[in-house]
Amino acid sequence: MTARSTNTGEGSGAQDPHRDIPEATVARLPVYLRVLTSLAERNIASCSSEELAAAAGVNSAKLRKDLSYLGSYGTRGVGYDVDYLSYQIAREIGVTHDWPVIIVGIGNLGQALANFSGFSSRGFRTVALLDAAEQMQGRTVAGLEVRPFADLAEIVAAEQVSIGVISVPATAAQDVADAMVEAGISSILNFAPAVLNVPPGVDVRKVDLSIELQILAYHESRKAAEADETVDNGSEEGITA
Amino acid sequence: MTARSTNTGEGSGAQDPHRDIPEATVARLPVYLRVLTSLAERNIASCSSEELAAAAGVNSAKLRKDLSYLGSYGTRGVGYDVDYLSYQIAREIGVTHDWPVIIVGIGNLGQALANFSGFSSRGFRTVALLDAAEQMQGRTVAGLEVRPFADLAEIVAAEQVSIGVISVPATAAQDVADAMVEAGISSILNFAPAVLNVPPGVDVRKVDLSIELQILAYHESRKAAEADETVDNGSEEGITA
DNA sequence: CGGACTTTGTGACCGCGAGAACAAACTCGC
DNA sequence: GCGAGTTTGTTCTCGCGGTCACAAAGTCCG
Repeated sequence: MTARSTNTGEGSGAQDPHRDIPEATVARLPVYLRVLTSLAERNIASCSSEELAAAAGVNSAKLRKDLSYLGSYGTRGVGYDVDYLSYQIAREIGVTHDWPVIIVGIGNLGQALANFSGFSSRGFRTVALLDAAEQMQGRTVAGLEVRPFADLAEIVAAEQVSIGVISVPATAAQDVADAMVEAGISSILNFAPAVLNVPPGVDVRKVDLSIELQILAYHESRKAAEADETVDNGSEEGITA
Repeated sequence: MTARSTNTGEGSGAQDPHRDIPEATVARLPVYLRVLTSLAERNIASCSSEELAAAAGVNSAKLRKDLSYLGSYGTRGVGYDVDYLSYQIAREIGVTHDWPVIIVGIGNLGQALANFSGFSSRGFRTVALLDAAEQMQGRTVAGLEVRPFADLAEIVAAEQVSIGVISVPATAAQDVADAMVEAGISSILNFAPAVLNVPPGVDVRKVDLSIELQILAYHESRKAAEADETVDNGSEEGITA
């Protein structure tokens, strides 16, 4: 409802806190940011919504509407300035400064995450790796020493950590989440195949590999079934070559 | 994605519900299946929609509606039979038989995926690991020999693979996807931070770690800003929480 | 300097999905 | 056999999100 538009004065001090950016838009902003970064690396100074949209894999109207939630940062008849728009998106997401992150559970996946460059780049800095298993402690992964899980609260307080990553087995996930919340973490990225229960005010996002595969399997099954039917009765909603 | 239009099945009604299960429901079915499996392991024979919904972290009405797309597999006044419902969901998703899967890109993440038990359990079998780097080839990861990327087409044909996992750097992702499609793969799970372009009929799901973190960062920023405002002027919007 | 062209920003419309409420149907106790 | 209690399956409504189409606003060229 354009409650935010109200055309406040622009200028650098415009805090105008863009109160409500739709979740769907928030999920796409990082994609736009990545595309813009890629363009900047190729020394492309400006681009149109059409080009951006194609590179991001979305509809151009959707992209323009998404960007319009941040403000009017384009120039009609010209397009968007790559650097300027990059900065505006980064500022809106909050990745102009670094976020300290801890990873709990340094198994195969945890080690991969610790080493993942995309994690440390773009505004995130892994400050600690934790694991409950004694044989992991003291080992060095991705240049960081693995510390005991019991140090969680201390580290979170010392480093002002607000984002935690869970890559422990499913059975331990809820306990880890509880401890994280207790320690003051308010955003959790959960790789364990378990449903986490957290108090209001804490955000949880889950990445579940086997669920993703099962969704693909469902569509594969349907494709196969459809192909069978097509073979059976010849022509039904065909490809219309 | 892949909007399957032209809903022709209007008459059959209750029977043959295979036609159109909403995407949002499809994404939740694996969660229900996991909960049901957990219940079965604890020798619980039946449960109500309320219990299931609580364990899955969803609304009970939503759960019942989701299940109703599969058919009427519950008993009013009683609930759902755990084993029966498990089988029905598994059948609908298509994980009653195993799906062969290949993983391309055996770096840190690829190795973690190959070792991930949740991958191999529940209807998926990793049949091959591929990597273009020569120093990887011949090595054994998770009990499988790493084979050259050039063998892709041969393996896909021999093993009837229809699902492929991409865990290569972003710059190589599109080439790998193209080769996969060429080889006959029609479902791709992409871990590379890149937008994939595939022909219609091919499903792509992406798992992007840095995007997930950025979404969390956005919400963290907003929480911080809100807290600041609350400190500043004490009472603005009636959040009152 | 003005008109044609380009591209953004947004209003209108539509379909999907979430949630509440209720009728249907099954079991259990007497 | 029947009524009470329970739980499913479904209907209705509402809001979010996606797409189209167009006016606004800028550039460029003659």
